[in-house]
Amino acid sequence: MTAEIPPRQGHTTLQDVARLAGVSAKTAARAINGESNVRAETRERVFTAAAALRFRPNRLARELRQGARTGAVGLVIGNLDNPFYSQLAAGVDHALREHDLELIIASTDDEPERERVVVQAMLERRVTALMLVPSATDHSYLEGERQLGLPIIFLDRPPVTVVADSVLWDNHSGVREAIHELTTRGHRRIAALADSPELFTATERLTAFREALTEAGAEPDEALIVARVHDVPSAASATADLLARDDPPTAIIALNNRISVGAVSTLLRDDPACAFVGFDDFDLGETLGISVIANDPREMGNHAGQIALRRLKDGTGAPERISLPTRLVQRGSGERPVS
Amino acid sequence: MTAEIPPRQGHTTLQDVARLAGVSAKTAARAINGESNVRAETRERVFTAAAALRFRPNRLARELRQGARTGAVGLVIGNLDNPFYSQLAAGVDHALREHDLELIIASTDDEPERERVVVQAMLERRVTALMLVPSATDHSYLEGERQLGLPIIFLDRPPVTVVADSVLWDNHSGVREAIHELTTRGHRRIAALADSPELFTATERLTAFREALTEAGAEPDEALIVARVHDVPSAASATADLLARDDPPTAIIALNNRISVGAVSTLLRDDPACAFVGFDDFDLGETLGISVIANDPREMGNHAGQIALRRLKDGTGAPERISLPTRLVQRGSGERPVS
DNA sequence: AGCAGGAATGTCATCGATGTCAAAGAGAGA
DNA sequence: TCTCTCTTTGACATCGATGACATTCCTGCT
Repeated sequence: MTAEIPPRQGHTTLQDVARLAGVSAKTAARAINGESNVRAETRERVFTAAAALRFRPNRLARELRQGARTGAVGLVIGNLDNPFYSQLAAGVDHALREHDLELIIASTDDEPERERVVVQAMLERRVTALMLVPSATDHSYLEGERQLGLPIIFLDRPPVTVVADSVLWDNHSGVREAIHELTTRGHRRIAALADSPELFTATERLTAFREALTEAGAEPDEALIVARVHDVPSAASATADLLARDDPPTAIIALNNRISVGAVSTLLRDDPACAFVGFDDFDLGETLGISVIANDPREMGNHAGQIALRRLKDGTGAPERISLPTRLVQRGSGERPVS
Repeated sequence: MTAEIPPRQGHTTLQDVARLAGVSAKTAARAINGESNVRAETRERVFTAAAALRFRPNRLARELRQGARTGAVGLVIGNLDNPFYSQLAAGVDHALREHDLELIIASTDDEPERERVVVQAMLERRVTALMLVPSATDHSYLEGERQLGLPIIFLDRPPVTVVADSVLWDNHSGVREAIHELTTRGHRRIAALADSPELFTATERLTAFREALTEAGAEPDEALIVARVHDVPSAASATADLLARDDPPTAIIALNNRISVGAVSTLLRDDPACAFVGFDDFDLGETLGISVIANDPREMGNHAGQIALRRLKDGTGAPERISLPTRLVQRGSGERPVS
C-alpha cells in the first residue's frame, strides 16, 4: 500500500509564515498588512518568509472575521451577449477599479426566477453592494438586506416594492425629440417597434411615442405599433411586414438596441427611403448614417458604481434617483422627408 | 445622549435559527442542508425559524470551513467594452449556469500589471477555477496555484511559462482560406491591418497572412502591412491612408473585430470597390455583405467553462489544448475581383 | 540606577458553519 | 423487561485572519 498523497494540501497560512519567520501570527499579520509598530527587521523577516512560502492571504477568513462587508460587488444583468448589458457592466467595472472591489456578474435572461436565484447567491456571498437590472417585479425579498444597510441600486428599471437607489433613462425626452423631428418633416404614419410591455422601458418609450405623436396632431395608428419584438431576427421580419403593408409607414422608430439592428438590416435591403430612427447606438451606425436616440450604457454603469462607492463611504441617506438623458443624434436616416 | 443605533447589526446566524427552533446549531445545519437523519418535525421547526428570521447562510464561513474550493470562478479578460470579450464572458457564464458557480470578472485592458493585480485578488478570494486571456507573458507566478490543483485555463493566447489548459483559435486556416480566395480572384496587392505584435493572435494571423500570400506566388509587400492598429478610429484612418496611396491595395484584410469595424467604416465611404475580408463578425456584417473570417467567442467561453467543470470533477490530467476553427464566410466583399 | 511610557510582540477569543465523535432516543427481538 | 442497534441530536474543535487586551522591550530622563 502506497502512502496517500494528499489531493490538495491547502494554501500556506499566516501561521506558517509566522513560524518560519519566528514570530507570532499576529505580528506576521501586522507586518503583512503594513501596520505601524513593527520593527523594520521583523517586517523584513516576515516578508521573506511570506515570499518563500508563496503566501496568499485568505480573504474569506479575513472578511468573515471583519464582519459583513466583503470586497465584492454584485451586478445582475440580463445577458452579456447584449451590448447594452455588457457596456453597462464595463461602466460598472470601470467605476470600481482602483477600489479593490471585485465584480461578480450574473445574468438572468430577464427571467424573474433566475433573478431570485442569482441574487440569493450573491447575498450569501455577502456582497458589499448590489446592482441589478430587475426582471422580477416584486423585490420585497430585498427588504431585509436593505435594512441591514446593503446598498442596492436599480438600473434601467425602477424599484417598485423596495426602497433603493436607481439610475434610469429619461426615455421621454429622446423619443419626443425624435417624433418631433419626424412630424416636422411631414411624417404622419410612423411605426414603432417595441419589446414586451412587461418591460418598463418598452412601455415607457411607447407611451412617450404615443404622446408625442398625439401632441403633433397625428393620431397614433395602433396597427403600426408592434410590441413584443424581442431580438434581431424578429425585428427584421416585423420591419419587413410593416413595409409590405398596403399602407406602409413613411417612418419607423425602433425602441431598443437589438430592435434597431434588426430593423436597419431590413431597411438597408428593402426600402432605404423609409425614414428611420433607432434607439441606442451600434457598430457602424454613424457610418451608415442611421439617426438614433443615443444613450450611454457605460455611463449608466459608471453612475451606479459611483453611487455604490458613495454609499459604502457615507452610509445611509435618502435614496438617490438619477435620470440620464437620451438625445436624438441626427445622421440622415431620421431626416428623410415623406417619400 | 441618545442610544447608539448599531450601524449594521449583522445577519442572522445559524445559531439564531437554532435557538429559535430549540435545537443545536449542528442540527439546524443538518436540516437546512437537507441531510438525512433529521426528524421531519424537527426539520419543519428549523425551516420555520429560518424563514421567520430571514436566515441566509454565510458562504464565506462555509467555504472557509470546508477548505480551498469556493463556488466562485474567476475570469480575466481585456475589457467588457469589446464585444469579443463580452461574448467570451457570455459563453463562460452560460456554461457555468446550473452549477451554482458564481462568475467573478475582471478586466485588464491588456496591461500585464493589471493582470497581476486582478489575478492576485481572485486567488486571495480562493476562486475554484481561473480563466484568463493573458496579457502578461510570464505566468510563473501561477505555478504555485497550479500545483495546488487550481484549474487554470488560458483563452485566446497560449500559456507560456506555466502548464495550463487552453482554448485557442486555429488562426491559420481562416486566414489562409481568405487569402486563397483573394489571390484566386487575381489580387496581388493585399493589405493587412493587425494589432500590436506583442499580441499572440496578431502575430500569428500576420504570419499566416504572409505565408499564404507567398504560397500563392504573391510577394507580401511590407508597406501594405499595418501593425499596431488598436481601435476603431485608428483602423479607419489606417485604411484611409492605404487607399490614398499612389499604389493602393486592391484588397484589404483586417485581423480582428475592432479593426474590421474601423476598416469597413472607411471603405463604405471611400472605396466600396476594394475587396475586403474582416475578422470576427459584427452587427450588420451580413446585411452589408461583408465577408469575414468568422470565429465564435461564445463558443470559446463555453469550452473554457466545460473544461473547468471537468477539471473540478475529475481532478488532474494532462493539460488540454483545444483549437477552435475560424472559417471564411463569403458575403460579397471578399469576392470582388481586382478593380 | 530606577522608572515612566511608548514601541514591539504575544495570547486568546472570535467571525459562522461544519466535521468529528459521543451521547441520548427509539424500536426490535429475546 | 432488558439488551442491541440504528436513528437523532449535541458538544466541541476547527478553518484562517484579526480585534482586544496583556506583556515584554526599549529608550530617555531624573
